[in-house]
Amino acid sequence: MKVGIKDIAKAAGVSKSTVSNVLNGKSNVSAATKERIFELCQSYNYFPNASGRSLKTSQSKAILFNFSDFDRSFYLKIVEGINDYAESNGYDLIVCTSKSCEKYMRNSMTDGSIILDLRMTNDILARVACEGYPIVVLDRVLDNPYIKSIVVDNYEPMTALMRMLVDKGYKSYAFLGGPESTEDNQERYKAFVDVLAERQIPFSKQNYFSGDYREKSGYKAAKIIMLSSEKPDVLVCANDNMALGAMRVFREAGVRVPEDIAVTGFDDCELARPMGLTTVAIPNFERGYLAARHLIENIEGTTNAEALKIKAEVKIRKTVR
Amino acid sequence: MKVGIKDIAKAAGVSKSTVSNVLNGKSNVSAATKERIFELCQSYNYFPNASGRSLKTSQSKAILFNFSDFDRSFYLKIVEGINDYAESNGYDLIVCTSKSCEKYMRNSMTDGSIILDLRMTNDILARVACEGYPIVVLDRVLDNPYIKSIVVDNYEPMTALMRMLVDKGYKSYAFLGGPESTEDNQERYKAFVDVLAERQIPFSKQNYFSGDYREKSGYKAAKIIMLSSEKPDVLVCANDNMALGAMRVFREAGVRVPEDIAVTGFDDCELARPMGLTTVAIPNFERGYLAARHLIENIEGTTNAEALKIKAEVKIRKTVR
DNA sequence: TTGTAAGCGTTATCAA
DNA sequence: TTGATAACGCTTACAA
Repeated sequence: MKVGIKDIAKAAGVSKSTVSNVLNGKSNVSAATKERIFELCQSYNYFPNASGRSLKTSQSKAILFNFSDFDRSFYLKIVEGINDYAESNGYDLIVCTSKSCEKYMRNSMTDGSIILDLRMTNDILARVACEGYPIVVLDRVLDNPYIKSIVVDNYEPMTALMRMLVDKGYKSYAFLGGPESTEDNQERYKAFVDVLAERQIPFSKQNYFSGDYREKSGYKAAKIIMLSSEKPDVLVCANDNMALGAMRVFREAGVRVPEDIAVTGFDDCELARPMGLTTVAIPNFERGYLAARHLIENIEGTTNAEALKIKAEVKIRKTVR
Repeated sequence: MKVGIKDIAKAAGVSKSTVSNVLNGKSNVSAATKERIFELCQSYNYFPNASGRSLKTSQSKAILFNFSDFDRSFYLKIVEGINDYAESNGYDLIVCTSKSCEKYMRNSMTDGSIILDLRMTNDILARVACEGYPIVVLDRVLDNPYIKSIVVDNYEPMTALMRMLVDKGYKSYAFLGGPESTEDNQERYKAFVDVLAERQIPFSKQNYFSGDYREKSGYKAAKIIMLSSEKPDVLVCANDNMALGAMRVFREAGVRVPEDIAVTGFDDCELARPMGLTTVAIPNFERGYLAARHLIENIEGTTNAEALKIKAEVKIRKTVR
């Protein structure tokens, strides 16, 4: 049978309040009863019920991280960063992959959330946040006084990467984009276009290919590139997965990288270094850590909703000469 | 202000029970009130409190997955498999990375758990399970009528891998082991030793190196191997991470793989295929899926605690000739 | 079809 | 130092 606080109280011959006080480390209990109660909890295998507790206290000492993109395994680094900060600050981390994690946000099941999944729409977030529930969003900027945005600066490193390519003398460029609605992709593409314009290198929309950030969509796009009469010198991809997909096509077709075509990515995923892919490294552990820090600060009283931009760094490897 | 069921009730001019009935899809409410209540919930931005609910009903329609090994990013595939089954069966998935996730197991915050983290000791699990809380453990076998174990069959594929190596004519073998307390490592090593004995190939304990499953420990072990006067023909590693660490040493030292030394791993992690590592593929998505299925079946009434062994498959790639 | 009232397991307030 | 009691937000008999 389930044992509750009242069973312990009865066994110890004291009231529920006393047991509660002991369990919560209050100082107004005699050493004798304190010890007796601890022993009873042990032998009864008693464990306080978190629902009951948070129903009463409206807090949980837990934060939530919401994501569902299993395609990008380097996201695990974000979880690690969040976990690191949370654990050392006395918060549990709960990761929720469901569409419907709204129910873990409200209800004081968690004290705040870090949101990555785009299925959590801005509307839902605004609705939850306006009740005073702290939220940090990653990879998008929300103009909401209750929600803190942490985004990666895509534009600056992509500009640096592109300038480097132009300086190396590459003349013709193709771009393999991700989902066009994402801010990430827009910024990366804008930097691409801007540098070409700045250096007066022509670019035709024919050399824009669109994917969905998955490896397969890079594979498909590269197949199409292979069909065209003249291949570009460089294929600039909006992320690593697609770049790796494209490289697979080139390898299969005997097209050498970087001799016949150079390839770049974005993310610095796990495979990027071993594959020698030139890319932009996003510090995932660090942004997880930072997200947790800001969230917990906001939970504990601060109010800071200023958007934060994280720097990323170009990694030059073997896929460009 | 926080709005609760009684606020909706008051606004609608009905009782809490009626609102509750509407929200839970009971059929005993008139269409008119039903609609009115739905509208009010919307406009009041009302969301039922899960703590209150599960306190009353002692169930949550959620399962928990507990792990904390961020070093093995292919574990994410397990999460994906669990999520897949859970989601299509109406359960939420909560992943908890804390030492202390016991509190999410008891309390009807979740209806059952899948446990991977070794910090969750057998004792704790037994204590929780004996209260009728369904548990599935991965990677260890517990002899407990309430706990279902799902493990990978390490012995059989490692035997196959070893026989293949012997058949190829390799003569001298070294083994790079993981933490010696883990069942995984023991089984893999036993298969290694057994095949050598079976084929009458001598093996000296001098060629056993011990690591901790991390890349770095493979790197260190290989450094030591490099110092010895005669290198083995093959380095059999208890997992991929260590094999990759060792390969890094060999590459840096100009030792060719597989010409000068062959290397094998275990896991088929993300890097294994692109690096051409010969290894054993563990079907992670599938075991996550299976774990979720058994767990949810047990939650919903079945009682099945028979240990389950999952097959793994040898993948021959370029790191052996 | 709707309402009343009890209770889930805690903690907080206040009085003893 | 301890205890009685109310309250947190919800569900569920049962009564109306």
